[in-house]
Amino acid sequence: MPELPEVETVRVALDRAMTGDVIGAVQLNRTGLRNPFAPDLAARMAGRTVTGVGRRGKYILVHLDRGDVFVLHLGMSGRVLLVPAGGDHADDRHDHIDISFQSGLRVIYNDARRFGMAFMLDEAGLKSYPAFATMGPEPLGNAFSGPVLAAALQGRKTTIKNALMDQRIVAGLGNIYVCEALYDAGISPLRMAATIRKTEAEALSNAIRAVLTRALAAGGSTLRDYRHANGDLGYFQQQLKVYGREGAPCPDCVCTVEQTGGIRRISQAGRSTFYCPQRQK
DNA sequence: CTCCTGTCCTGCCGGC
DNA sequence: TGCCGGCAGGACAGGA
Repeated sequence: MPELPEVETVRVALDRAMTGDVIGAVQLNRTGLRNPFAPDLAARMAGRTVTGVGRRGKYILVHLDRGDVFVLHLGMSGRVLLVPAGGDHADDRHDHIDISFQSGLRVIYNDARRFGMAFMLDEAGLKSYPAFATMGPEPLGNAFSGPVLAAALQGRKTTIKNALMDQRIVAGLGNIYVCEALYDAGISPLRMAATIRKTEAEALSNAIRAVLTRALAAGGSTLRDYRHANGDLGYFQQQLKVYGREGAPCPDCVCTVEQTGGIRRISQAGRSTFYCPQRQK
């Protein structure tokens, strides 16, 4: 799925396109995604004005009038297509939600694997929804820092890789940016989280911010199944240093492929981890 | 509690 | 070329 930079890119596009517009009809093309749609989902959205589009972690929050929030999570393969008034759109079998606005804008949620989520919450529900109630700080916000990260890692009986994938430690990271941040910080993904020293947590928090900021500037990274809300591809994947580069030379250190076999790929918690065993200790 | 494994679903890529 | 196994950026349930 899209991680924080990709989700943020979609959020910005949606905010620009939808804010101030009024939802007309909402067409649901199936009974649900990861979870069944609430029976009143479409009816509850119709006629509402979008007051702004926010984000928490990897969740997009479409704020509506009267305090309701339409929550959208892109899962692994979710895309949002914006079809301007009068624009064409060829139907796709994976178009699951089709929102028409009074302006003529259409916002289509397309998700081949259907791991995404779409549901409504009110203000109270937003606070109590489990994923939000336990979610860690936004890595690009003021609440995130080396000391905050160090504290969150204390007592964790898992590897730093798995800890950073945990949205309760820090919000918005996924497999790609965890691998990249650990590489930039020179920390092995195999290290136990609780052994990360303060100086390392500082370096790691800085690396997380830096890589997310660079990806955001590039408009979000893209693998084969992600597109921007506006249909443009992102290019940050060309800047990835370790993710998906098994066997390639480590770009930032003097080790050679002959010595180390290049960037290594291992499996942690059922997911691929890419790292340089020479540079990351 | 915390941690780990398996699972949801389709598409795509590489190997044979 | 065609088929098939493996793998994919996430989240969560359920079991240890």
